[in-house]
Formats: sequence, C-alpha cells, structure tokens
Amino acid sequence: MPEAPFPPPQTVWRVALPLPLPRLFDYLPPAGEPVVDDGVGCRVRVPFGRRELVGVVAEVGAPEFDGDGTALKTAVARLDPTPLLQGELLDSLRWLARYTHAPLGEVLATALPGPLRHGEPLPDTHAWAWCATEAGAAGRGRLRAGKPRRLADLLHDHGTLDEDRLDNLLEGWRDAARSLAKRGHAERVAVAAATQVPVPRPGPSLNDEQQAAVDAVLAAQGFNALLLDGVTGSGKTEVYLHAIADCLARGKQALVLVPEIGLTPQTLARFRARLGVPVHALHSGLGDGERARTWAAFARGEARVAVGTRSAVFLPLPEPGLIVIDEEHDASFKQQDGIRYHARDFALVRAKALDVPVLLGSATPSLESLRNAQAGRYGHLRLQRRAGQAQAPRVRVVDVRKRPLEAGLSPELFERVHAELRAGGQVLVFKNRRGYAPVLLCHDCGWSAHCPRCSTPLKGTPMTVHGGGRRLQCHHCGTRRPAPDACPDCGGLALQSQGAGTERIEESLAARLSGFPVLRIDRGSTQKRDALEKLLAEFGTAPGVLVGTQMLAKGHDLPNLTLVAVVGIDEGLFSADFRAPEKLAQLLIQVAGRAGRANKPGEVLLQTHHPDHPLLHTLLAGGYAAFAETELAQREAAEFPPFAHMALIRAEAQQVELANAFLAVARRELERAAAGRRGDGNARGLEINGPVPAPMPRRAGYLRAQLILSAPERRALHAALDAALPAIHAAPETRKVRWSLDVDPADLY
DNA sequence: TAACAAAATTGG
DNA sequence: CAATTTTGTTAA
Repeated sequence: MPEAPFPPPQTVWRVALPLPLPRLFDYLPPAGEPVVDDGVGCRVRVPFGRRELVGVVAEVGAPEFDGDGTALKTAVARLDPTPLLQGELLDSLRWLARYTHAPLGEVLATALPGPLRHGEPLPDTHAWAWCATEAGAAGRGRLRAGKPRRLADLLHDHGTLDEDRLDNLLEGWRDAARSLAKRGHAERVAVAAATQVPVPRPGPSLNDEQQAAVDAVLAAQGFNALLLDGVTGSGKTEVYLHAIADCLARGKQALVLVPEIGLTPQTLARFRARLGVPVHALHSGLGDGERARTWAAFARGEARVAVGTRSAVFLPLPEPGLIVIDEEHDASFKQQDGIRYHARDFALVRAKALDVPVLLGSATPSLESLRNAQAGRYGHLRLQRRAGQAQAPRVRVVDVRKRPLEAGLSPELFERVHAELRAGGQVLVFKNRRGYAPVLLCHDCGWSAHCPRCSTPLKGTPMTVHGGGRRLQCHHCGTRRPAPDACPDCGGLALQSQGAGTERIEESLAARLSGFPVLRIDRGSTQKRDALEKLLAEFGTAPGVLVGTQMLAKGHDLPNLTLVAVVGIDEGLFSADFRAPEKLAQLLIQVAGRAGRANKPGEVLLQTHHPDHPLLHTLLAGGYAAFAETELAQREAAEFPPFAHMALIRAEAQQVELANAFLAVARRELERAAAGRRGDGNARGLEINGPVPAPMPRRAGYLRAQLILSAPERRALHAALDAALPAIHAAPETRKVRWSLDVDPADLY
C-alpha cells in the first residue's frame, strides 16, 4: 500500500448538500483557510461529481469518508465569513431533519431563500437616502419652481433624507429625484437601516376576555404555548396586536404565521397601521431578491415583525419575543411535497428552543391542539363573546331529499336567496367544488368522461366539466381537452353535465336573479393576488350574490353579507378520510362566521340530503366545542391522531408490482426493526398497514401505493424508521420507484 | 438531484 | 446501424 504523501487530515468540513442522500460529504478546506476555525453554519462551494454545489458545513472534524485511498476533494470556496445558519435556527433545522427523516442538506435548502441557497452573498439591507451634491447646492437657486426645486429645497434644509421620509414629505419625489440626479444635482446614498423605535397607535379597547388573554401572554415567562380559542368575530387579531406591541416595546422580534389565503392587504394594513414599525410580509408572490433581503434583515436583527405564510417559519430570530400562528388549524401550514413539514408544529419547536411564548389562534382549533390544551400542555384561552354588537348567525338545515334540484340548488334555497336580495342583503353561496360540473355523463349508455392519465380499468377519475360545458379538465393532473359533442361509446347526443360546480351555480343563479349581480370567486376566476380584492371592491355592498369555494371562507370584510347558503356538504359527511369530519366542521363554522353584521344577525342555510347526520346535529346543538369533544372520543376509540402517531410511505412507479415490491421491502425492514427493539419498550405497538393502493391509484400516468404506519408513541415510530431507513435506502427495489415518507400526514387519502 | 454511461428501442 | 430514448449509477 503506497504511503500517503501527507499525514491524513485531522479536520475536514463535513458538508450538507441539497441532495436526497442521507449523509454528509467530507471536503478539505481550501488552502489558506483556517481549518480549526469553527466553520459550522457557513456555506461552501464544493466540487461534486463534475459539477459544483453550494452546501452548508454541518460539522467540523475528522473525516468519516473512507474513499479506499482516494484523496478527499478540496472545497472551492468558503462563502460566508461568519455562519449564515447558527444557534437556535440551525439546531431546530437539525431537529426537523431528524423528525422528517430527511437529509439535512435538503432541509437547509428548503429553509433558505433561493438566492442564499444558490450561494449569493447575504444581501444588503441598508435603506436608501438622497442628498444634494456640491453642484446641486450651488445650482439650487437657479431652478424654476416645481417638484425638482421643492426636492432640492428639502435636501438643502434636511441634509440627507431617507426614501421613507421623502414618501411623506413630497408626493412624486421620485421623478424629481431622477431629474436632479440627471443634472448631477443629487445622488442616492446607502444609509444604515434605521433603528426602529416602535410608535404604536392605539386600537379599540379590549373587553375583559381579550384583556385576560393578553395578560396571559404577557405573563408568560419564556416558552409557553397558548391556545387562543375564540369564536369568529371575537377579536383574536386585537389580542395578537397587543401581545406583539408588548413584544416590540421590549425590543424583541415577533413572527406571525398566517394561512395562504389569510395574508390579505387588509390584514397587512391593519398590522402596519397599529404597530408603528415596518411589517415584513412573506408570501408566495414575493420575488427571490425581496425574500432574501427580508431574511437578511431578520438575521441582522434589523427587522422586527414578519407576517408570513408557511415558509416564514424559517426566518432567523436573533432577538425573539413572540410567535403567533393565526388559524392554527389551517391545512396550508403543512407542506405537501418535498420536505413535508408542518409550520405550526415546527413553530412550536422553535418557540421552545427560543424560550418564547407561542400563541395559537383559531375559532375552530385542530383536534391536536385541543388535545394538547386538555392535557395541560397548552394554556387554553377562550374568547366566547363576539366583539361589538355582532350576534351569532341562525343556522337552518334545508332538507333536499326528493326536492327537484337545479344546479344542485333547491327551490327553497332560490326563494330564500331572492328574498334576501329584495330585502337589500348580500348572499354567499358556498360550494366546495369549482368548475362547471363534476362529471360528464351519457344519458343513453352511461359512459362518463374520465381522465386518461389518472384512470385504470378498475378505478376512474372523472374529469370536471369547465367553460360552461365546452371543456373537460382533470383536477388531479391538469389535463385539459375539449368536451365531446357526442358520446365516444355509443355516439348518442344525450351528454349531460351531472352535479354542479361553482361555474354552473353562477350560471343558474344569474339566469334566475336578473337584476342582481352574481360574482363567482374561485381559483379559476382570480388568478392574481389582488384580483380578488378588485372584484370584491367592485361588488361593493349593494345587493348581490357571491358564489365561491374555500377562498371565501375567511378573511375579506363583507359587512353587508346577511345570508350564507352552503351546498354540497354531503360528500364531506361520508368521506373515508379520518380528518374529513374535522375539516367539514371547521369549514361550516368558518363559512357561517361570514354571515351577520352589527344590527342584523345573519342566517346560514345548510342544504343536505342528510339532515339527521350526527355531525350536523352535534355541531348545531353544541357548536364546535361539542363537535370536537365527540370527535376526539371517536379518534381515541379508533386510535387515530392525536391519540396515535402516523407516518405514510408512498411509492409510485410505472408498474404497480414495482411500487408494491418496494413497499413490501419497506414493511419487512420496519417489522424487523420493530422486532429488534421489542423489549426495550421503544417499539411498543407499531402497526403497519399495507401496501395498499393509494386512494388516487393512478395519477399522471404513475401507479401509486402506500404503507401506513401508526403507533401510540412517537418514539416507537421514529425508532423503527431510524432503524429501517438505511436498509430501505440500500434495497435494490428502492431504485425502481419514486417514493416519499410523510411523518404526520395531513390526509391518508 | 443532475450528469453521464449503458442499455434498449426506434427508424430508414 | 446509427440515432434517439430510457434506465441505471454515482457523487466525498
């Protein structure tokens, strides 16, 4: 064996790379790099195969890679002089990688904004200001009266002026500044980000329930999880605002997580108006550069408040004070692809590590959170009174058995809607299905339109009728095609649209309610972010009908909405998913919360074929609390979350056998792992179900199957996965499928 | 994951 | 038989 020219390196960078490989990669630091220095958390550019990747140093130490005598490669460059990721955030992300059983590199890549992920330097966060040049000071007197002259005067009087201040001082200053700059009279200079002294503006005074909730948050010393369980309209946001204001007054940062559809301009405006510091918004519509700047501003401790969707949970918080999760039950907090993290749960982990209070607000808390409150792990704060004079709406069940339906609407419903409009009210018709109709059916032979890519001989996925009956679309894979004029099977012309989506309801209402505007709001009608705002502004407060899906269930102030009609809930009553009742109850309560105003209680109509369904009974008689109690008892009896913990292994392949073979291997390895650990108490009661065909067994040409794991204790689940995953990764069957592991899956179906 | 190589399939 | 597509392997 040849003698190595140098003694083997003692210290290398062990780098987490953005790859689906569950291991670190060892590199020699570049020449001249102080090796012993703690580079953990710094990004490095490294050669990888014949390309280069950006990774994060996860460990500094002895190499673990033994390349059979081949030398380690040398990193190209260190990209951060000081760690980009450090302290609590890095620790929490390591926890997330372990919890999701995902490679650290992929977790870090998910957590970092695009530019940082790709090795861009941490962007500048300084503010811009303007000042006069020497030429400008000399030439000011010769300027004619006008905007440029006014700006020159302002710069003369104040010296250097922030762009923020200019916004307040002179309207249209940007054009003036451009013209001064062109003549060399003024220039734009970078100034340090302003130290932000909060100047909060007072809001409405709190009622005693709200005050008690605020007091509880302020009294929290260090980590404390508080469930703010407040009925619609009870003023949860006021509680957040007071708690955040206190946090700012103590010089700390606050993070607010909101659901994807909750980040409306109104919400932001309200936060901005009240808190008196810049409020940073983080949502999917934000550009990469802006995202990275916000991240940097938080990392440097300059920014104070962020309001953002799911991914905002990855912001660094060097001076943490409070985390708020609004609508904590909302499903959009769970990422459904890539790293399948739950932003609410991760926020809890971060709050604990940061030792700050975390406030979870909802009118319809998740059963998980309610259970945590019952078990004493969370404080339980209740807001049971609606703020102001607003009253809870009356709820009426409309039995439509044997009634003639048009576009899924009963005559009684049409009549009530019409009456409400004549009385000057606004109506919301809620249907959780977009498009024209769910199915296109041949009345002669029974043929119906199915998606060619998602259907099998055994199970068909119907295509949805769109465009008033002219187009077919598959909601699962996006395939579109024109609707046939004649039945492809029998040639008959008796094709009918079965059922009703929002489009068809809109059409039907518009035809029957001439004289009143009918506006449809769903993902099809509002592509852009502010399109919805515009449409609603146009709709105004005059009598009219809104037809919509989920999107209309919350947010958006509709003060003149007095009647809400909910149709098509029957599918939800009998869904196979164990979370379907919870989702339906939450939806009904949220939608019902839209009805009513200060001087007139609203009314809610529930149109159903199952007026005696226990869910509706419980919900109507005892509200969400009663429903939750019943449902929790059922979950406990059935050993479902939150009384058990689940994980899902999904596989898809061109042939079912391949997916099943992989899952069989996974099952075998998991069973072996559980058997090996039986006795030390860690593997108690691991249950494995499957392989079973996935509920959407064929999707976009791939065949899908899954394995459902469940255990009464988290540690049993994780212990088995930890023990089995290396073997699963290594098995030859694994390479023939696309697979994913989802810990705490949102839905099994 | 992405680059590349090897193997399989296609077309003239 | 070469060109093209699919499948498999590898990374420090």
